[in-house]
Amino acid sequence: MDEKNISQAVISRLPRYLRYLGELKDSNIERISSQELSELMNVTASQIRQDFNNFGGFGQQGYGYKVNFLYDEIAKILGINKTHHLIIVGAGNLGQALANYMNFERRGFHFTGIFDCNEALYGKKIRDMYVQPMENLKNFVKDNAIDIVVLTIPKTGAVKVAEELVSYGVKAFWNFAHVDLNVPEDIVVENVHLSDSLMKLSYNISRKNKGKD
Amino acid sequence: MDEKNISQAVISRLPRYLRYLGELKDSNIERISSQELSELMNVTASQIRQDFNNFGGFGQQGYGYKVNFLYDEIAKILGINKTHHLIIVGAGNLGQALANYMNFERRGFHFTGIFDCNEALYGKKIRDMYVQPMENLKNFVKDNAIDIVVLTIPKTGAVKVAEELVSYGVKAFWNFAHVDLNVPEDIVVENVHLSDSLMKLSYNISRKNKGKD
DNA sequence: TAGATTGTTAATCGATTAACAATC
DNA sequence: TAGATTGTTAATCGATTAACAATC
Repeated sequence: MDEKNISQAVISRLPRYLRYLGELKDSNIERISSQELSELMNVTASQIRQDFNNFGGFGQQGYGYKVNFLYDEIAKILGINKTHHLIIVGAGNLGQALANYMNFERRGFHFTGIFDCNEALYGKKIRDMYVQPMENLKNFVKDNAIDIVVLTIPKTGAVKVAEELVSYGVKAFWNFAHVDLNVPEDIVVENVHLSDSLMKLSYNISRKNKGKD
Repeated sequence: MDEKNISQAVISRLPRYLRYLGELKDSNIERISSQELSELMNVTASQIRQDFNNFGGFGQQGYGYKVNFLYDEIAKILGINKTHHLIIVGAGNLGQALANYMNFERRGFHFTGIFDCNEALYGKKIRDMYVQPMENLKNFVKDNAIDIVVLTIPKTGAVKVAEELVSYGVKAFWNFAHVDLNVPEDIVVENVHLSDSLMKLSYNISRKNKGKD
């Protein structure tokens, strides 16, 4: 409880900082000032310093920030060093794509299983894993201490499945189902609503075109 | 220019409103008050009224909002009625999944082509379409008046490909590449940075666990 | 008309930016 | 020491919430 409550606005910016710092690291750049970083990232230097100082002083007056150190600190804040156990529930197009595409291990997520209710998929091999029936979920979650579920099933049923999974001990969801999950306060949910994102795009196009009239 | 500038915070909430209104419509509910909707969606009634009134008065004093009317108005604001021409550039796991998974047509996006630089994929059939080589892009974009590109290629090369596509006349990107595109101000970019989202999830798990100590 | 609920103005809260003293 | 740049406080800006008059 020694850290104050950090706003999600700040948290949302951390991965982007990490990305730029990673690139600087790759370019063997050792130090950077908030001013330089602000020009690179197109945000204010003030915001950068405020953001970092939510977590304590990472810099050195008169010098700036050490890229490597800052990178590691942000990675730590994001909890990327910790290990979690993760499964994918829903082996349709999106579930399969994420299984193959995301490098879960790199972020500390140990990916151990994929499930679906479609019999036709049972036994299908996806990245060294066989699609399992939903009936296996309960025991699998308990036996493998699964704490995170990537939810890529259709919105029908998603709410119920999530509730079930919570009862098995799951603590967090990366939710791609186009619905709001109904889970207790202490369960972490990160929503990725692709249709919503596409509609935002749609709005911004309409808006731009309107400006042209 | 008769609409004031609406903040992206408001726009981001519109798709969620639309989703709930759609469900109310499906349940044959004709009217709803901001109060009722606020309880359903877990936001303040005040925010709902403020949000809607950015676009003019959709309700009726003493009565509430007509669900059907409100739904249509929000859909109109989001520009879902307009038609756009869209292609997917990058036919890997994610590109293929989106091609099969997203119902682009439902949001007014006419999906007409998918491209990749991997020879092995040329001619592969994805949802009635054959994967085309990148060399075809220039003519295809021009001939088919493509205005939107779903960018699902690796971050290496994404910036350059985006710049090229802009020069062919593309006006908007739904960007899944883990990099910031470098395009002119008037080009619309909607980013979906999945790794960033996953890191946010990671942070919130760490945070929660810290609270438990 | 009376009751309900919006539309809108005012108050509050939080996030961003600016400024500058602390200090490397 | 002088110059640079952070850490941090203060000022501004914007977004959310509260309150209430307008009106259906």
